[in-house]
Order: sequence, then C-alpha cells, then structure tokens
Amino acid sequence: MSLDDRKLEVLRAIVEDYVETQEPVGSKALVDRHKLGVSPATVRNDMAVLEEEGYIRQPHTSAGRVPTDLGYRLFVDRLTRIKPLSPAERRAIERFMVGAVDLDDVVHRTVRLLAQLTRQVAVVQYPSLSRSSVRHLELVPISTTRLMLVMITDTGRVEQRLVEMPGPVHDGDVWDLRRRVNEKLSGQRLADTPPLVQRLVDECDDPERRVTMACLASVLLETLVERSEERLALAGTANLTRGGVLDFQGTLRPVLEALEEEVILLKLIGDLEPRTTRVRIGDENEIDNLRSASVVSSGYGPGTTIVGGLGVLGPTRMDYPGTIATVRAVARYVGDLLAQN
Amino acid sequence: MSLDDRKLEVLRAIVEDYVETQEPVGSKALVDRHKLGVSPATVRNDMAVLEEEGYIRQPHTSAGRVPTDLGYRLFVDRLTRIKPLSPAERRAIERFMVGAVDLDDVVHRTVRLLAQLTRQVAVVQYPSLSRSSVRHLELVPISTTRLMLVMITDTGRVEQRLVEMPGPVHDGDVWDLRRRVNEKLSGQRLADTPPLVQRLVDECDDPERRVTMACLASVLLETLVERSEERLALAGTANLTRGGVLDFQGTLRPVLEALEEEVILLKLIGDLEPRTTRVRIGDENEIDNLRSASVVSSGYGPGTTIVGGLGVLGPTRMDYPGTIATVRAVARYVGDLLAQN
DNA sequence: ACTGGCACTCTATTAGCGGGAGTGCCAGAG
DNA sequence: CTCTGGCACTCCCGCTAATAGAGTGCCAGT
Repeated sequence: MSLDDRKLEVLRAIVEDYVETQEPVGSKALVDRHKLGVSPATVRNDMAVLEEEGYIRQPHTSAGRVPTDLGYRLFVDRLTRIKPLSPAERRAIERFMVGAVDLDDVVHRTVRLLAQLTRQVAVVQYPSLSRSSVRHLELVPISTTRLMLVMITDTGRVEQRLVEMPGPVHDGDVWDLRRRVNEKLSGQRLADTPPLVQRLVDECDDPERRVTMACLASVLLETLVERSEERLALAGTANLTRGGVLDFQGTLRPVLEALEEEVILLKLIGDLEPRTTRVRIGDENEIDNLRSASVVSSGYGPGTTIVGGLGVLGPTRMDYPGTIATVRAVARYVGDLLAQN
Repeated sequence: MSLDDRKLEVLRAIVEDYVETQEPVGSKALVDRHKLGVSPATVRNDMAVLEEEGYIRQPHTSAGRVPTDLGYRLFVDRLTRIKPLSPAERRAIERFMVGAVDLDDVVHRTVRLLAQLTRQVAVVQYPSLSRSSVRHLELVPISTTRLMLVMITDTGRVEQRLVEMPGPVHDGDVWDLRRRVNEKLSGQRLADTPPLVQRLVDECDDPERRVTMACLASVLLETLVERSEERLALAGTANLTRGGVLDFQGTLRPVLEALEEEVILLKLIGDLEPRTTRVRIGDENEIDNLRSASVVSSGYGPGTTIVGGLGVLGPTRMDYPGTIATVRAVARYVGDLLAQN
C-alpha cells in the first residue's frame, strides 16, 4: 500500500511537532496545530497505517506517536524543502570566518561556527592528505644525524616528522637530498607518490647516498600515506546536553565515547559525494554507540572537488531542514575560501 | 580549637569512604569499616566538631556526612601519603609512550594515557612557545607574493604562517631573508625575540628590502608571541559520565562548556611551579562552571624547567592520592622524553 | 573522656488512587 | 469508499499517605 498525500502530510506534521516539543504527538493536538482539514478520527486512521508501515510508533499503548528512523528518512527524502539561510546566518558566517590566517585557523573557526549555528556537535576534517598535492618538502638539520622533514601541501597543511639518520649527514648532503626530493615529488598528488619515492632510492648510484635516501624514503612514505593521514577538529560537545538527558536514551556516555574515536568520526563524515549533503539517521550510522544520533555531513573543497568532510551530529530528533541548509552553506563557504589560496 | 589526631583520622575515613561509595557516610558505618577503637557516639561528637569547623557537612538533617572542599583540602594537605605507582601502571606508561615519533604524537599519547590511567578528563598543554627557543626558521615560496613561514622550536613544535608580501620577491630575496632571520633569531628564546625582530628591520639599508622585511617581521611577531601561543589536547570526556550524573550536581553542561574554552583550560593547568603537583579543589578553581570539579596538574619539561603543563579534571569526590601519583609520574616521564631530544 | 540508650527528624520508597490524554473500533453520513 | 462523531478502554503521570530506615543530638552513667 502506498501512502497518499494526506498521510505524508500527517507524517510531516508529526515530525515537525515532535522535533519541536520533544513529546509524543496525538491526533487531537495535530489537527489543532496544523490545518489538515479533517477530523482527529481520520488522522488516527492514517496514523494506524503509518505505524503499520513502520514510519511512526507508540512509546506505550495509548500515548501519542513518535517518528521512527524510517519516518525521519522519509521526511528527509521526500518532505523536506531546504530552507534558505536567513540573512542573519549568512552574515554570521561572514563575520566568523573573515580574517582567518591559516589552515588551522580556518578549520577551528569552521568547527566552532558549525557548532554554534546548528547548536549541535560539529566535526571538521582537515583537508585529506591523500587528496592533496605536495607543494614543497623541506629538510632542516636538527643535529648531525637528525633531520626534520616538513611537508607543505597545496591545501595548506603542514606535516612534520623527525628523521633519524643512520650516520652523520653534511650540509651538502641535505642540499642534495632536498633538491632531489622536491624535483621528484613537488606538484604530485600524495596518492601517487609511493612509486616515485621508490624510484628516488633506485636512482641513487652512490651506495652511501642510497642508504641515506632509503632512510628518508621510509619516513617519507609513512608521512605521506600511513600516519596521521587524517586530522579532525571537534566542537560543541556541550550541546549534547540540550534537551536534558532525554535524547540519547539516558546517557551521553556512549556518544562521548564515540566522539573520542577518530576512526569513528572519520567513518561518519567520510566517503562523501561532491555537491551533496548526506544525512545518516540513527541506525544508518552502523555504530552501536550512535543508535540515537543522526549525522548531517558534506564534503568541501575548491570547486566540485572534495578535499575533506565536515558535519554535525545530534539527536535523531533534530531540525533536519535547518541543519542540512547550514551544513551545506558552511561547506560551500569553506570550499570557496580554500579556492582563493 | 585545633583538631586532635582522632578527629583527623575520622576525617580521613569519611573522605575515603565517601570517595568510594559516593554516599553520605554515617557514624555507625564508619566504625564498622575502620578500626577506630571508639564507639559511634564518640565519632558523632567528633563529627559535630568537624562540621562546626567547616570540613564536612550534612546534605540534610539526619543524613550522613559529606566532605566539603575545605575537608578535601585538609585531606590532601595533611592526610595523604602519595601511593607509589603500581608496577602495572609503570609498565602501562612505558608501553603507551614507546614509539612516539614526534611532538604531536607524544602529546596525543600522553593525554590519552592520562585519561585512561586516572579514568578522568585529561588535558595536556603543548610546550609553551614563550618558554621555547627558535631552532630554525624556514621560508618557502608559495607564489611570487606569498611565503610560507615555518618555525621549528627546540621543543619540537612546528608553527606555520602564510605571509602576504607587498610585492613580488625573487628567490635571491628569499635566500637573503632566510639567512638574516636565522642568524638573528636561531637559538633565541621566543620571549626575547621581539626587540631582535625590530632590529632586523632597522638593519635593512635598501628601502625596498626594508618594506619586505617589515612585512615579514609583523607576521613573525604575531607568530612568535601573539597567536596560538598555546595549544592543547584533551581526552577522556566520556569519563565525566562515570558515577551517573551524581557528580557535577545534575548536569555535565557547565563542565563541558568550560572544557571547550581554551582560555579556561589554560588557567587550570597554567602557572605551575617546578617539581610540584598542584591540586585545586572545587571553588579554588575560581570558575563558576567548575564549582564541583577538582583539577590535579603538574608542569613538565626537561630537568627542573617547565615548558608546559598537564593535568586531569574530575569530580571533587576523586581519588586524590592515586590521581596525584599518576599525574606526577606521567609529567616526569614526559619531561624525560623531551630531554632526550 | 567515652559509651549506651533513646527520642526525634528527615528521606526515600511504596502503594493506592484519580485525572487525562490518546487510542481503536464501530456505526452512520456524505 | 471515505470521513466523522461517539464511546469504551488502556495506560501513564502526578498526587497523597503511610512506612521503614538511617542517622543524628543529647543525656545520664561509667
């Protein structure tokens, strides 16, 4: 059985009211608050159908109805017109972001901005290394057998690593290393570098040089692909406490735990498609600790490319249209900002 | 009136029991659990005195007693023998920290370690810039009018900033700038640099050079002293939920809010004295949001110098002896680690 | 100076009892 | 076929009252 227009309208009304009041909504209250043009009894029949189809449920017999994850899903997919941001919000974004001096600054401002606008927990992923290109590699001698390797990417990220050399290296050697490495790797996408690094080693004729280069290469590979591939910023944890402890079925515990795991967060805001805002509701997150949470996320980057993700996390009972609009707007803004550099 | 030994013993017993059970402790239970050698009635008299002096209080008439901030203070100052770490804990520290590859890594591991060992919220401050020295300054051309300034300190911190130049600079200019800047600033403590930077500008004869240098200098000053002077890492927020919502009088809200403010956190673990572990109990933090929280903190650094602070935050009802021991041990360990570089 | 006894206070728990909101179903009207 | 009003039923929530229990303060006695 498919749902006719009125039933959808009823579902929308239920979602909207429930999101606002945080209380199960009954048929009487519904017709009072929304001009549905039918009687409570009719609405009750519709509700019975909606419940049968799994879009809403009753906490107890003879209580009002509450949307299920499936109900929110339908609401988001078919009943939501994204509201444009208010001028005030647009201005807030401007004001907040203007004057950011470097990438760290941009990310931190963004995450706070998101948390503030949506009044929820915000997550911003730093531009992913694997999707960036090498702009410059710098080698700085720290001691005779130690070098500091600094990598700067086109997205503005700066990564550093200490390199322990097998034997003493002279200034001239450092020079040479720096030149070779940059010649080979500058401008390359990080994802493409591993074979190039290997080639760097192979091209060394002098056996001593070769050892040195091999040592550098191994650290290089680690830095480029394996370690700290991703970094994250988080803000707005305090927003979890809004609405008492009612959301998140009693304890914040599991949610806070999940938020401490980088791996989990990356899963939440990773794998995004260009120019779309993704919504994951409750179970769809496939993470036990976040059964009662929803995540709205979006990729960002210059133009239509994606260099990283950002998003917000809140109770399944959240203002989806507003949140989606905000996340989308912020993602776009950050993308444009990055494009300017 | 001063407190005799038995009264102090009673206070200690109250604190220990309350910390363990989280429930007001009565006279009967006290004599049962601790061999005080006197009757409940006697203990009651002692309690009356302790209450009068402000060390304990009754949540309601005819309930057990609960320590006040003052009571904890006395407990920490006079009744605590710091327990040495268990071998298991020592091993945990070893195992956790071994293989840290750079400063970021060290800080992140440390903060997680602290959170895990104390089962509380942990904060670690990155080595403070103002207490570090410049090891090397690097200038990397990004475009004709843009340079990336990278500063490496002796504590391993790496700070970067984009410098917008007034006009195009050539490779030769960059060379010259790099040399001058490093000659003047390498090895200097950051706190001492501002006048030196000024001198750098004054020493430029060529007016064009001077403009360029002035531009670099202003960014340099910002990087060196003003901005992002301090960085922090945080972990273990989920531990706030242990003990139900009983600690922190109902809501985590204010605590979570406070934890999001870098300024507040810095105040909590700042201004430390060498080789001591500081305990701030409840109101002593002088932050409204943290009325029911205590902070145990310690400075760390190579030898007896301090380059940064670290600490943990938990309910006033916490295991002080254990926490103090752990914080101290971790601080020392991190200090030694830093000394090795 | 300490102890046992005793009366008192206050809390937390439990049970019982409407009130009320909301439902499902049904028969009747359009 | 769809919608509506009516009605009986269910269950939650909040209120009150009663009870048990823990703990206290005080006092008289050792």
